[in-house]
Amino acid sequence: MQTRTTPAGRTGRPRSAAADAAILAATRAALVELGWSRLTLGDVATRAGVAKTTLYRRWAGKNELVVDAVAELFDELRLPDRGSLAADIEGAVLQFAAILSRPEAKSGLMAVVAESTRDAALRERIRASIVDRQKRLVLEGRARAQARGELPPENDPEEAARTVDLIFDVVAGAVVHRTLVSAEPADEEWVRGFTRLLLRGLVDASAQEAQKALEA
Amino acid sequence: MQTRTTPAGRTGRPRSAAADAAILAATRAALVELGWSRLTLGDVATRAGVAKTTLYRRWAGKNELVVDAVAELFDELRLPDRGSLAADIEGAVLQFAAILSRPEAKSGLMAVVAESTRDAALRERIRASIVDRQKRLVLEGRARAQARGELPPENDPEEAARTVDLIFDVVAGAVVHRTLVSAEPADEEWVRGFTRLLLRGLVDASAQEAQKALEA
DNA sequence: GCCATTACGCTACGGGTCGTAGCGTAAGCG
DNA sequence: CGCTTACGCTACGACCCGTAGCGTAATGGC
Repeated sequence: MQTRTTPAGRTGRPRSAAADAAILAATRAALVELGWSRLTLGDVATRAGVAKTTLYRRWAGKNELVVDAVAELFDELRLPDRGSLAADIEGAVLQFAAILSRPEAKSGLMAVVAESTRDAALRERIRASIVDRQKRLVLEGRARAQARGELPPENDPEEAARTVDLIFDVVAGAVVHRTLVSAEPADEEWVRGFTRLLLRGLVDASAQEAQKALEA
Repeated sequence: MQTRTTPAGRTGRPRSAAADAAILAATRAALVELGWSRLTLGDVATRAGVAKTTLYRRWAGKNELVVDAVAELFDELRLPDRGSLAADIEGAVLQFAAILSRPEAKSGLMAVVAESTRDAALRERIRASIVDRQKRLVLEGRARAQARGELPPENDPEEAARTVDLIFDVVAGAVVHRTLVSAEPADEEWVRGFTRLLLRGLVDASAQEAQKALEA
């Protein structure tokens, strides 16, 4: 999220930072009420109390505007140390799920991702302002787990990068799919099951389930 | 995919099945060339050699049309028995990835999913024509693995259903995220790594990696 | 204070898409 | 041959798009 205030060493009237905030908030409100397809820039401008031309002076179009509006939702994403890899994963996933449960995130994020398949610049914008911040959590969690001895240190840095990418796609993809496609909440129970599967794998997790059932 | 020919016991001129096929094909072609947002129903009608009004007589709007057009891409989805759970998973994931690698699937599918967050009927349509067919593969694969003894039989049917849903979200979500968000191909190498993670889990998979590195 | 510069609000516009209505024609069934 | 339904075509008001033009507001430099 780049600051939009006028860069130093420039003459002329500075851009209103308040207008930016109002526009992005109005965009999220419009996403909630109308969804992606019915959202119009004219409507957003009216909601924000801003002229339509001001919108076009700052953003190239609907896609870029929505990316920035949704990106702000991910500002709160943190990774508090919960003591174990499993707890860290559960915490991060629950935070991600909480953001994704908001209607403005659901309708906005997926729509721009869909558009980004035909627009490399848009894809890069999404990566920089949203995706990379999520991926950083994976890196942080991995480092902590290695420090705790829960995961072995990486030998091949290239292989390690591939693994991080893989885990990221699995975690983020699973939460998104659960929330948007299956349209069911990624609540604590689900997250526990997911974390167990991620850590121990399908075979071991199933065996554990069978074991529990036998004991009962 | 429901047949759109006139149901038996009806009078009047029957709907042209050829027109349906032409319209859906034209929709996919338009998705490839224009993407979701720039796709217009008027353009699709022209491409299909059909009047615009005919389109509106059959589909309520852009969303429903694209769902049906994309759904046809999933007709080829099968699960040949490859002898082991790992091989079955790899085969199914590679098929799914091949479909998702098409531009018409990328831009179309995610867009309608985004729209479905605000439209329960559309979500149900997607579920019936696309999602359920994928989920059936998970059920089939699980049954085979149990028959082979690779997975324990399920005791609690409710728990089993939850597990199937979980695995489905993980598999489909990971492939979608890899293909659309990370914008990199889910090729054989990636699928192998993913399958290992899914089966053995993060801890075991990492230990194996470290082991391999030590041996080398 | 005055000027250059940039941002803002407002209005107006051509162009495109939407979704529908109306009407004549085509293709089935009894 | 009639009845019924689908189709093609045209036309339409409504909406949204993205931009141009102009007067005004808010800065910094002199």
